[in-house]
Amino acid sequence: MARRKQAVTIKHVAAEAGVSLQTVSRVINNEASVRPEMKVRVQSAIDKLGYVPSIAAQRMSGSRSYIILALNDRDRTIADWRARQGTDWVDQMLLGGMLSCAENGYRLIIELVDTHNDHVERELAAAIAALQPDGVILTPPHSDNPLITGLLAKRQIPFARIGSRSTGDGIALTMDDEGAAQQATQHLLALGHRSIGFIAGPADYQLSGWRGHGRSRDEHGRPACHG
Amino acid sequence: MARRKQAVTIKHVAAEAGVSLQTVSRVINNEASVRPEMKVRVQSAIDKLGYVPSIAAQRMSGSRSYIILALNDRDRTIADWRARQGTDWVDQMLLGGMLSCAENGYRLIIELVDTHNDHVERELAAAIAALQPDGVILTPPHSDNPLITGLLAKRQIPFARIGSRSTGDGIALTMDDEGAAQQATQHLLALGHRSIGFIAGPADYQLSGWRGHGRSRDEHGRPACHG
DNA sequence: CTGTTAGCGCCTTCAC
DNA sequence: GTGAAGGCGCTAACAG
Repeated sequence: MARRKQAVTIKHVAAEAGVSLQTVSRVINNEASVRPEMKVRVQSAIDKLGYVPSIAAQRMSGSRSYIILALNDRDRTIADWRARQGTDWVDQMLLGGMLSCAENGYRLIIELVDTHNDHVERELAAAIAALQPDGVILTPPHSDNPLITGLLAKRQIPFARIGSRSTGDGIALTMDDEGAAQQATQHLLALGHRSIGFIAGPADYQLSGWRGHGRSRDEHGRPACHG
Repeated sequence: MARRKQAVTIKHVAAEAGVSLQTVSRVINNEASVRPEMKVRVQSAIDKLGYVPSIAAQRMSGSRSYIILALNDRDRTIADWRARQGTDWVDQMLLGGMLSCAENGYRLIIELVDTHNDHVERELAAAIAALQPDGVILTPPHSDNPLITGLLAKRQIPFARIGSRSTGDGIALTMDDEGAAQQATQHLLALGHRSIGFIAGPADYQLSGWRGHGRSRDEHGRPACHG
């Protein structure tokens, strides 16, 4: 199997438009300092060639990875899957988060993690090292796992905690509706557009209790989302 | 937000083990030509430092991306999500595929695509250019879309067609059980470990009809999976 | 505002 | 069997 290279690269676009790689890059990243006419010229070249930047390359050059990591409890996920009753996690959160990501040019990658295992940190660290996500989303029972939130905080990776009310690092939001994940993702995206984490998990932990309160607010009377 | 670099790289491992980067790389990729003792030394250095290769970097240097792309029908997915009845796609296929991927060090990324739209090709091409997946998995109604299979075949990207019996490029397999996706993924992985594609979609197309046949075989009397 | 230079982390090709 | 050099595609510094 031949080594697969990118079909059309930024280089081709630059040649086609008769500008430097940098200018193309600037257009891609929608930077201000580009003359409108240049922008148009480059853009048309991009369209003509059907160019799409490689996220791997983008990430390699120190830019964003355009990847959001979502952590989900493994055992539970597998059990649900076997029982074919996994109407839980995916439909409520992952899909919502996925849609938000897609709308923003991001990709959501779901990672299954063993909670009741002291490997959690290692697993998380490995996933982060491999994927280098711009953000992470946590779901129960990971949302309040200090080992996880601590690691994320230390690495300065933006993350959201779904189904958690406790204050602390990261954005905490209760699942007051099916839009929670979407909300979470967008918050992360809005934050710094970098390192967003998402740990998705079954909603029958602390979460379930709050659910009875319906669309209630948090203890401060504000919508269920703390900064 | 500071430019995020990889914490521990192959370079650190090499230094720690007192060998060249190359040797470390060889150990990572499990290549034969490495003396057992060297292998052990390097491996322990890897463990000690908690090193995990960056898939972005791996992909950049012409290696695998360790990413499998799964295509799913967008509208349908969103509709299901809104109606909260999406017990369909994820639990049956995606989760299975996800598990298989995880077991093999791969990641499954789900991409929502508009089927009844002539943008399909563009969308697929864009996703491929951005992600550069090692393989793709197609699900109804994409499994038999010639625009999709054609593009994949032309680019020589291995792919599986779930819920499709028609012969042609790629691996076709019917969903004779909840293990279909898992099966599909493993086939792709087994293939050439490169470019695996997966287009997941609701199971109410041609698929539904076959389902009545239960775990039946295909018209050739073989298990429901053609090469 | 635009072009040039350097380098990200890793793997491939070629020497030793 | 191992090391050294080169480059993948892209962007972040610096010039001009």
